[in-house]
Amino acid sequence: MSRRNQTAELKRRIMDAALVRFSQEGIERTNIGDILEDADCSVGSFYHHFGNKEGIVEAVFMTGFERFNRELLEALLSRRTAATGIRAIVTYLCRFATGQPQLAAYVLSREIKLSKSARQELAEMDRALFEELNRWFTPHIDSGDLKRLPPALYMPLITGPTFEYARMWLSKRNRQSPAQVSDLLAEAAWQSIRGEDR
Amino acid sequence: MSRRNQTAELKRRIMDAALVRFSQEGIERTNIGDILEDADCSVGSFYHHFGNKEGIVEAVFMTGFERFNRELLEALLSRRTAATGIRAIVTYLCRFATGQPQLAAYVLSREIKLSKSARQELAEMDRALFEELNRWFTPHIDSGDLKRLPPALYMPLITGPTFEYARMWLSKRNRQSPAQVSDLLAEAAWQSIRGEDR
DNA sequence: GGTATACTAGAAATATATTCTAATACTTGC
DNA sequence: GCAAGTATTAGAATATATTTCTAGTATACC
Repeated sequence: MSRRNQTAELKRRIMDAALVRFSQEGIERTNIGDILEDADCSVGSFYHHFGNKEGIVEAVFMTGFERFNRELLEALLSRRTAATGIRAIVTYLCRFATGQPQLAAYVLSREIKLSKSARQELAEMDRALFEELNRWFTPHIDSGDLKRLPPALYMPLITGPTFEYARMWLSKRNRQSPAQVSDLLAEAAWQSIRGEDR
Repeated sequence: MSRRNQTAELKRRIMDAALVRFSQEGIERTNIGDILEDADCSVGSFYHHFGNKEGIVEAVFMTGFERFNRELLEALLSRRTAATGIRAIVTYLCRFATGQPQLAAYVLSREIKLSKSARQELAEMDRALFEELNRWFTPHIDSGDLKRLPPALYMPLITGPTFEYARMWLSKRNRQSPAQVSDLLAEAAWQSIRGEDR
C-alpha cells in the first residue's frame, strides 16, 4: 500500500475509534491513550494529524455534520411537492438516527465547543445549507402550501421533534426506534408548517 | 453566619461558577482550578463536596433539570384546555431559554454522560414527570382534542422545535430570541398534535 | 540518486485531576 | 458548658492525562 493510502487509513482508523469512544463514554471520559490503543497508533502520529484532543473532537464532528447536511439535501431536493419534501426530511432523519446511532448521538449533540476556525467553517456550511433550503422552500411558501414564517423557524419545526425523539431513544428512554415512528413524526411535522386549507 | 450556611453558600458558589464555565467554554475546557478560583474555594473543599469533576458536572445538570421539570409542570397543570396547556408549555420553554440562557445551554445540551446513580435518579424523575403529564393529557386525548399517539411522542412533538430553535439561538446561529417567536412556536406545536377538526 | 518533506515513534515535559494528612470549627450528647 | 465526634477546610503530595520535542524512517519529487 502506498504511503498516502496508509496515512489516510490511519486517520480514518483514528476517527472511527474516536467516534466509538466519544459516543459510548463521552468526550470527557475518553482519553487519547484509549484512542491510540484502539487505532493502534503512536502518540506522535496522532498529534501530527490532529494537533490535540480538540482537533480530533472537531474533525469527527465536522465530518459527520457535513455528511448529514449533504444527505439531508439529497433527500429533499428531488422532491417536488411541499408535503413529500417535508416528509422526506423527517424520514431521512429517522433513518440516519436509527442506522448510525453513534454518529447521530455525536452529531446531534450541541455540547461540542469548536475552535474559531471550525466555527467559521460551520457557519459557512450553515449558510450554504440555508440558501439551498430557501431555494426549495420559497415557491411552496409563495404558493401557500407552507405557512409564511421567519426563515430560521422552518428547520427547527421540521427536525426538532425527530431530534428530540431520537435523543430519547439513543439514551434508551423510549423503546420504539425513530424509524418505527417515522410516519407519525413526518405527519406531525407536515401539520405544523402546512399552510391553512384553502 | 452559621457554619451550615457558609457551607451551603460555598456549594452554591461552586455550582454557579461551574455553570458559567461549562456553558461558556464547555465542560472539557473547564478545569477544576478555574472553578476553584472563580468560587474562591480550596481543592479540599471542592473534592469534599463533589468527589470529582464528574460530580460537579452531574450536580449542576441534575439541579437544573429538576428545576426545569418542576417549572414546566407548574406551567402546564393550571391549564384546563388542550390548546392553552400546549401553548403554556411552549411559552414556558421560550421564557426559560431566553431568561436563563446559560442554564438552558447546559440542560438542553445532550452530550452529558451521567454516572449510574444519576442515571437512575434521572430515570425516576422522567417516570414521575411522564406520569403527571399522562394524567393531564389523557382526558384531552379521549375527548379528541389531541391526536392519539404513542405516549412517548407527545413531549418531543411539543418541545422539540423550541429546543432546537433555542439551541440555534444559544449558539448565535439565529437572531430572534425564543421569546420573540414564542407565539409562532406555540401555534405550530398545537397544530402538530391537535385532533382532526370535527 | 539525492534532497526535501511528510510521517512515525516514544521518551520527556507539562498540565490537570485527585488523594491524603493535618488542622479547624461546629454540633451534639452528656 | 465541656468533651468527643464529625463535617469541613486547606494545600502539599501524588497520580493521571495531555502535549511537546527530538530523532529516525520512508516516500515523493526533482
